[in-house]
This record gives sequence, structure tokens and C-alpha cells, in this order.
Amino acid sequence: MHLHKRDPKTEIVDAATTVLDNYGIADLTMRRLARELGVTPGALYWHFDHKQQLLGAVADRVLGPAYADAVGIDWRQRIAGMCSQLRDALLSHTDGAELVSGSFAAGQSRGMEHILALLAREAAEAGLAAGHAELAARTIVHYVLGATGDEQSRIQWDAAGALQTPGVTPTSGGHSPIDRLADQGGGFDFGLQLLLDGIAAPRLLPAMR
Amino acid sequence: MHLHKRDPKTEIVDAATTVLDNYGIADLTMRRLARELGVTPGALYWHFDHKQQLLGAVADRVLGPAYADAVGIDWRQRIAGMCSQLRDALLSHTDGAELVSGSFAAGQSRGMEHILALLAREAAEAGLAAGHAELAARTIVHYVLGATGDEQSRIQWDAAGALQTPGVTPTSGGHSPIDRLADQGGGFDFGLQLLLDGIAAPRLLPAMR
DNA sequence: ACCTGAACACCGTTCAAGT
DNA sequence: ACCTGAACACCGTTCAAGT
Repeated sequence: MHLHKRDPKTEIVDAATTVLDNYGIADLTMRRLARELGVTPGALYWHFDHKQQLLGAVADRVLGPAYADAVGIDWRQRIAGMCSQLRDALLSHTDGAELVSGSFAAGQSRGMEHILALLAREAAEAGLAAGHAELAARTIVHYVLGATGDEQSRIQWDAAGALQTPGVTPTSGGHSPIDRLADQGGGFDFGLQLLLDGIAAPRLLPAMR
Repeated sequence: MHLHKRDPKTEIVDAATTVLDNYGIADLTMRRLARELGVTPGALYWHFDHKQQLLGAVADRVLGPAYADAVGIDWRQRIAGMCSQLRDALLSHTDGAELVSGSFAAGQSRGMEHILALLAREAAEAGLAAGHAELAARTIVHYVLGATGDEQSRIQWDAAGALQTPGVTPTSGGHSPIDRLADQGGGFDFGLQLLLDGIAAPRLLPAMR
């Protein structure tokens, strides 16, 4: 049997994204994906060199909505907007943060490289020298991926628990409403403001900026 | 055959650490480890419930040298010292950052939880309210794990390249001496100072601290 | 150009049975 | 208490051969 859409690569990434959303990254295997496509595992290797490359393509698909040019009066607002878009994109797919973190670390996400460059541009706008602006951008990216990964794993853990014991409301468990507030953007924003304050801080020697 | 040291668990973690250092995390499998110990794979499941638990024990072994109480006049120096110790510990083992990141994310590293608590204490010392101090500590941990992971993968990639083409010196490749300087602690320190500046920043409303 | 069939060399985990 | 034997249900990747 053949893949039949205009672009076979697109069809594969479509199916992979569906498997990801429905079953999570642990079940996104080459064999499982091939089965879902009605094809032999080896067929996938005509279109992608290895699994990491395919996962990178899925990661870039996930990142699609995060590329929108952030509008904002100043660099602070623009960075905050970009990070918020990125977080939303990651939270929109099961294990999205883990997938993108892994692909970025493996050097397989052109999307994250692009976002990194945009953030570095804004950091330069804030007055940092080129080298330091890139380091600041990496720091921001590490933060967003890490914090969103934490948040997502808690969300998914809670959701799994809610399915197993439907009689127990989420707030009656170990997590208080205050915990939830801190997780639903509040905690994320706090950490991000810390970073932005650091970038804006005038205490670094002028030679170091 | 039986494991024979005083504590079988310790012997397993010893062997696992050796496999990690010599072959990396990808080769640290239950079967490989059992072979190295002259034992059947199933034997490991008498001592550990699952692989993640064993990896968590290895992660805590790696973190051993990072527990030393950081001395320092002020919270800034103490946090910087703790982060430096943590980075050193991670860089001391092949794929150390990846191992600890994964174990921490999976909730299997008591060591990282401890370090997190120490950092939160210092952030409180800096004047942050308890909830915010914990968020700040998490931000720092995400940064150290992410930045050190990047650094380590580049180091290991360069080392692998140096072994393959011994005639080419590291500095004659794509990375300039400036890149190396930025990686060998300089880049790490810059990102960390950014975070510390953010924690010290007086611009947050008093109600928010 | 694109896919199948079949193999290679592995995985984590479980569990009755042995000592 | 601790381990073996053997199985179960999988993996990623390669490649000659087919269409």
C-alpha cells in the first residue's frame, strides 16, 4: 500500500501528531505509527533518516502557532508574548513540552532555533551585546521548556487521576486551589518576570553588557 | 549467582554508574547492567520496582558531591556556589545532566528535591515570600539543568569528533576559542547572574514579593 | 519513486519455580 | 531472601527485492 496525500511527509507528520495527542510520546513509535498509516515500518525510513528526525518534524508542527510575531510596545512585552505563545503551543499537545525539549536538545527542531533567534533579537533590543543576548535567549528558552514541562506533567497526572476516581473533584485532592492558581500561568509569569528583571538590571558592568 | 557485597542495592548502583561513565545513558539498560553484574535481568527487579527508580538512585549518586553546604557571605554567593557544585557534579559523569533532568522530571530524585529546598531557603533569605521563593528555586534548577545539558552535549560531541579525526585540533573546527570560553563557565555564570539579578530586583511590587 | 518482507539486534517487565 | 528460566509484548533500523 502507498501513502497517497500530495506530500507523504505531511501525511506521516499528521498521523504522528494524532498518535501523540491520543496516546502520548511513549506510544509514538515507528512501528505504531506505521501500523496507523497502514504501512510497513521500513516505509517510514524512505521519508525520514531516523526517528529523531521525524520527531523533530512533529515538534516543528507543534510549534507552528508559536511563530506569530509578538506585538508589544517594548521588548519586555514582546518577549513575554512570545513565551506565552510558546507555552500555549506546548500545552496544546500531549507531552508537547517533552517532545520539543528533546527535539531541541537533539538539534532537530528548526522551529526552536527560529524562536531562539527571535528572543535573542529582543534581548539585543534590551541593550545586551550580541553574545550575551544569545545567552539570555537560551536562558529564557530553558526556563519556558522546563517550567511548561513541569506544569504539563502535573496537568496530565491530575487528569489521569480524575479519570480513575471520577467521584473526587480535583480541588479535593492533595493540591489546594492556591497550587492550581500558581500553576495556571501565575507561576509561569513569576519566573519569567524574574528573567526579564535580570535582563533589565543595570547592575552588570557596562563592559559586560 | 548472587550479588555479594554488603548491600546489593549499592553494588547495582555502583555498576550502573560505571556503565553510565563508560558507555552513556543509552547503553544503561536493565539487560546490559544485569550482564555486567553476572546476573539475570529479572534479578534487578527484586531490588528496584522499575528502571526509573534505579536511574533515580544513580542520579542521587551523581548528585552526592553537590550536597556540600555552600558557604558565602550573602545569598547570592551561596546560590552561585550551589549551582556551581551542581554543574560540576553533572559534568563529572557521562550524560549526567540528562540523567538527572529525567529523574527529576519523573519525580525519582530525592537529591534534586533536597537541592531545590536549599535554593528555596536562600531565595527566601533574599526577601521573597515562601511561594515565590520556591518558584524562583525551580527557575534556577531549570536553568542549571538546561544550560549544563547543552554544555555537556557539546563537550561530548566535540570529544567524539576529536577521537574520530585526531589530526584536527578542537580549535581548528567550527568552534572558535571565544565559543569555548563562553561554554567553560562563562556562559553559565552569565545566565545565572541574570537570574540572581532578577531575584534581587526591587521592581516587583512589595505585595508580589 | 516508493514500499514490502524479513531479518538483526536488541528492549522492560513478570512470575512460577528453584535454592 | 534472592535469583533463574523463560516467556510476553514490544522496540529502531537495514536492505534486497518487488512494483
